Amino acid sequence: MQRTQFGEMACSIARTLDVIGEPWSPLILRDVWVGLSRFDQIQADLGISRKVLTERLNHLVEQGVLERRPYDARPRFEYHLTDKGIDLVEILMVMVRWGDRWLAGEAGPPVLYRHHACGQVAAVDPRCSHCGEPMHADGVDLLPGPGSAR
Amino acid sequence: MQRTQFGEMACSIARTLDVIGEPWSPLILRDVWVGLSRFDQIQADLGISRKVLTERLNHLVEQGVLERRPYDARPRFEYHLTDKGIDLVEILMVMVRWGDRWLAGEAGPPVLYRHHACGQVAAVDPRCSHCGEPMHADGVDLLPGPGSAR
DNA sequence: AGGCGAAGTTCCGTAAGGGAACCCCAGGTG
DNA sequence: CACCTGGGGTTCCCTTACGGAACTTCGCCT
Repeated sequence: MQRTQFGEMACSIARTLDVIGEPWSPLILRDVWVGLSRFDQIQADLGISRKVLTERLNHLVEQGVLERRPYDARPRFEYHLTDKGIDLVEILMVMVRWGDRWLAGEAGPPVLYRHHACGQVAAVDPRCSHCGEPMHADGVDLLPGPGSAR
Repeated sequence: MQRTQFGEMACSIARTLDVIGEPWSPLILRDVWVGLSRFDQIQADLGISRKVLTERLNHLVEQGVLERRPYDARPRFEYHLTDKGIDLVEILMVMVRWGDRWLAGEAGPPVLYRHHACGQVAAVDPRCSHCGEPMHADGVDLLPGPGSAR
């Protein structure tokens, strides 16, 4: 599709989309996150075409968010999140929060998240890394940063 | 492409992707967020094809994250975030945080965010809505929720 | 020796993206 | 009044990517 590459833009959103923006990628990461680590498990869970799953897994491994770990003498692999990938899950959790809030409807959220640290079922709450207060769309100003020239 | 619809899955990530998962959609929302609200502004900024921009804007309006606001006697429109859309920006901010951390490289982040409440340049920090401690991928257990049956 | 199972790979038909040209229409200009 | 202009799309064609199913590979198991 000669799909435009976003990575060249001086924008961290665009660059992030170059890593996980293709169709299925976030769902593949979700599966790996919750413990589905093998090709056929993920394929069966998502109903994704095997060809596309191969492409996505390769890309995610290349980008360093997944690692391929052999689990047999034969060439059999499990996929696991790297540190870079574990950090990505925060994006998924914020997506969950939004979907739970705006799309779950009467039935309520399909999955609940219990926070180890406090033992409570909770959602993720984006806060300012400096003052700890909630940080929302209309609560920030944008300034050019050091990497703005390119 | 008879592309698979994710929305039927009992998963808030999949449902969220049905709203903003198509190529370009997050970047369109970013543009609207930072104040580019007219068709030609967005088209020029992103270099997106006019056809796809039309489709994406229609979809985002249908999904209730953008609203079309006339600004002239002629049929001229500005696009603005609804409350549902303002809430979505938190997803973008977490993407920015990840991109800044893992993809910005030597040059540093292209854009800085100053938090109104405290006046400091800061990033968004995902915390537990219950106890306020950081909430990371390996710090949560998943439980079936009320909307799990479908 | 034959079968199996995981992980890909190949092939084809269809649908989505890219790009450029075209259309519509209300105001402004001469 | 005729014409131009500029925003916001729409249409057309071409290329590419997805979906689905069949096929391949290669060790292990019996």
